[in-house]
Amino acid sequence: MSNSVETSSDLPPYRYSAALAADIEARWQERWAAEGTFEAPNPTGPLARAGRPAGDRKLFVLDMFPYPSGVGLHVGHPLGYIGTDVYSRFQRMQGTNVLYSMGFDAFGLPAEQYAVQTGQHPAVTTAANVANMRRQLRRLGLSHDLRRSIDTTDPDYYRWTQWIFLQIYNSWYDASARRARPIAELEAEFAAGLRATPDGRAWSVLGATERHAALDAYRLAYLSDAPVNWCPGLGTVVANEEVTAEGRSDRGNFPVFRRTMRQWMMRITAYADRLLEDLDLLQWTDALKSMQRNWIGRSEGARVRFATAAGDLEVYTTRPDTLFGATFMVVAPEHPMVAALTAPKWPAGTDPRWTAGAGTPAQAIAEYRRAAASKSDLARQETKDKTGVFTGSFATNPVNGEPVPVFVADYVLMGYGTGAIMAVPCGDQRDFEYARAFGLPIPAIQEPPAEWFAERGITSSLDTATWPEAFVGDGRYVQSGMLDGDRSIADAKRRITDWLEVRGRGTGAIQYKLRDWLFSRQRYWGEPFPIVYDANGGARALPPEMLPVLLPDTDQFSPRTFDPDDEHSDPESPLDRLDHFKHVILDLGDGPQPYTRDTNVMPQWAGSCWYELRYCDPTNTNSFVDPAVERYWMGPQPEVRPDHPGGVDLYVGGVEHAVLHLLYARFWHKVLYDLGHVSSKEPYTRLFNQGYIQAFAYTDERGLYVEAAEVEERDGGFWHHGKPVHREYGKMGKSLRNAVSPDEMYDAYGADTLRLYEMSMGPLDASRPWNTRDVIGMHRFVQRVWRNLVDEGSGALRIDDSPANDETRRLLHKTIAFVGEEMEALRFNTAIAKLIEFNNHLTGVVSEHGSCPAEVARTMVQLLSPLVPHVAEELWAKLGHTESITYVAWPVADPALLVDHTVEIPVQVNGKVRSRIVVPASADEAVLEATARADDKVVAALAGASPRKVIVVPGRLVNLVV
RNA sequence: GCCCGGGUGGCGGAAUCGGCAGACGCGGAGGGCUUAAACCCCUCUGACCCAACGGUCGUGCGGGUUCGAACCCCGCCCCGGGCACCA
Repeated sequence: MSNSVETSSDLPPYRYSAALAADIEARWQERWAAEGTFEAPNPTGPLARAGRPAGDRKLFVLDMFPYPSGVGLHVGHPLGYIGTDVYSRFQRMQGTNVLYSMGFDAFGLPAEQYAVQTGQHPAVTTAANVANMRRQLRRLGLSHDLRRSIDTTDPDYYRWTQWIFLQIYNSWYDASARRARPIAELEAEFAAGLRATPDGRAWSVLGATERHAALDAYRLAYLSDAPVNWCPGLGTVVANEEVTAEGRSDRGNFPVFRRTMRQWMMRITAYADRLLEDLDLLQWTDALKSMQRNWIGRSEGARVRFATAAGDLEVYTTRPDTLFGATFMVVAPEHPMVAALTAPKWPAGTDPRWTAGAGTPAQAIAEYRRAAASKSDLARQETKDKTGVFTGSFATNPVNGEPVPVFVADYVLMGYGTGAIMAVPCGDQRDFEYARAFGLPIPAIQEPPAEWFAERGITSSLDTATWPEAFVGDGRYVQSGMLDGDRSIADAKRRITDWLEVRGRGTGAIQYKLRDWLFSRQRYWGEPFPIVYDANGGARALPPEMLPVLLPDTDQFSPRTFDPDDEHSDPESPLDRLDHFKHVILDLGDGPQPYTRDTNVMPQWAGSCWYELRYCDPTNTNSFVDPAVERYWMGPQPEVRPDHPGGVDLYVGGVEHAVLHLLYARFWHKVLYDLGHVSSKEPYTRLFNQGYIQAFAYTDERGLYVEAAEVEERDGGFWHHGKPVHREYGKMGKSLRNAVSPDEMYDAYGADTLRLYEMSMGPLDASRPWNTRDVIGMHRFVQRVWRNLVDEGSGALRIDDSPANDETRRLLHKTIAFVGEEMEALRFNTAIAKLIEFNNHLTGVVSEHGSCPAEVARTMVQLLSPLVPHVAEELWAKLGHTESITYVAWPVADPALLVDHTVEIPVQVNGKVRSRIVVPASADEAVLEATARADDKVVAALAGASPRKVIVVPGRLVNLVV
């Protein structure tokens, strides 16, 4: 650290240096831990504290908890943590009981893969990583309640993850009541005949298996065949992002097959409308809400049935008004009707482009489906060329009776709508391209406006052969039967939908893009499912008293692998092999019987779907959270905060979780709410996305990243070991080799300086570049504060009991008011700027008088303490206080000192500032105008002209318009 | 392609109910302290013109509204993030 002050040898003995900071920080961290300073009392239970009751004012501040990685932290990680810590400390000084802790989302793939490579048990590496990260977080001075720290891999934690799974499994969604209810109530409705069974027979005549199936069809957690990327060579299912464009696995380069597999699913789609509507309750940014809305993807349209020889083919469309332009249909390769639609031979006169050169439709389709199955979702989506084959079958367009050919093409996805579309090539660009490629007719059904043709340099025409692309927009309907002449899409949609409904060919429908959540993994390092199967293969939920289902110990963490080309192999997860785990004899209420355990594990999302609730009551062994404790921290508080719907008061984390984690957690929370286990409708009331710390990264001529710390800048270029390198810019991290360790910052400046620098760099929600060179500025600031209060030679305080002068007091009270406002709004950068300004003023005062007024010193230390807690504690103690500054009341600004007697007002002539006048703060418009017009510079600027208009904004400006 | 952000000095950023553009920090220049240096303290630091007073320009680009626009409107460009053959 060439620019560190540590290189100088003859510093004053009590200068605030990195060494002094290290000493101060270590001492206060020890004392905080020893005294349990940050332990927030619960209203009841073991975490209640006799001497410190849980008051009415509570605040739950939550960070997105980290995955305990083996490489530890870099300075980009704690940005959000420092922000929440500053806010929590600020709130404690307002007399608020703050729940603030940190846990670890420790199940997941990296630990498992590390275990596979090294043979070390994930539990061992996880424990070591957690310990290391706890140490690093403590070094930052974060004010966590350590009693509440949780680890998702702890059986005392995942016991309750399993318990919540059972709650979901044992529930169904009552669409008319719009809420989840216990499955027993559904069974009662069936039994009482209030609800029809699937085939209409009486409940009493159904066998056990039939009853089981009827209930399973309603459960919020259910088993279903779901499409997955199966990689026999790895023996596991892989994510889209792990599949290359060639349809092979990232690791090992094995073939990956798209196929369906029996998987646990969560019926999150049942909650689509509530997840959408309740966004209105939340104090989230509009950007974030819109991401969730787009993901849920509600659309209004119609389901339309096209008759075929194989039965009705149903499509979903958002534009039923375009039905007259539908000239062909496309079904996804996985569509269940593909086989039935496949004609025995090509109809006479089939266009050769439709057959892919195959002798029969069956051959063409089999080949096409095989090719589609070997492509990843990603590859299917990236392909620009339109591919597909004709089934040999035709459907009948219900509005005009025209026969339309049915194709199989992979640009239609099984996962959305019905997996089949009606293609309207004149109004949809994808359909347009497909029609062009396959020589299908493209009749115009809406007349584009004249500008549309003008912009494309063609003459107006309804002959689509002259069109370069599909027309998407509003236009008068043509060649559309009953719609001809209509101009309103909304009106046309309504008319067509009514027409279809009357004739039984379709219905208005609401569709969501949101799909059910694939919830099982064939892996080792996750929560086992609390489910067993009886001799008939029927799933049975374990009773809560049998929880936790412990993850069994083993030293074989890899799944069984297969011949890489054996598409029809089936995964054998690590738990599958453990007979003592898999085969059990249990008494589930009907005597001891043999069962087989489910050998899937839950996804990493599971543990993070409810962790905020466990922070509330981490030691509870009777329930996942005590209801009274839950109500205190999470419930609405109509008396205290009428507009607050309950939930975590402030949740801070990266925008990468804007959709999945936040949606899954909201879903679980809503189920728990419906079942009466939690008291708020939403888990995270206010959400704040912190930005990323970015940094320069450098690539050599081969395009590989080199260690950024070793790069030097000279001669207008960048050099690494004498070779030129290219500068890039990106998120700080290991992959770009541009990470800066917090340890370097502690050594050079201390934790308080690092905290201050990260908070001063810019707004918390903005990404910003790391610049080590700039850190010194915040170190100098702390140093100046220290020097204003402490003699650097003797270490003695340099304060006095004289009152501060009027100017200093006014400035101090303005600073109090401003800093308080900015902290409340998480604008720490501007709060720090104001504190620096005040301290710069104070430097002048101290150099004039030789000491600082004690009253000013005390307040300054209080204002600084959330940001730089260690040095603030040290100064507070030096000022004679024995208690920690943590709960000392935040200073209150005197309103009388916030208003100035006189103000300086700019005077504009024709909108340009020509002068400034000093007037009493209370000056009215007449006084302002008169003063302005009497000003020499203004007179000069007017040059004898008389203003024809005068704008006076009291307190702001005067503008004379000539 | 769609959606969401964002473009302000050499750098990070202030200032948005439409009212003094550039707070604060870094970097740079000059001065003080010192035998000397470091540290520290003070002053200056958007560009251009001017000896100076002062003036002109200036918040990605082009228009517009307004007494007045970084901020509002229209049309573009660029950067970041997210989503995507979504029917």
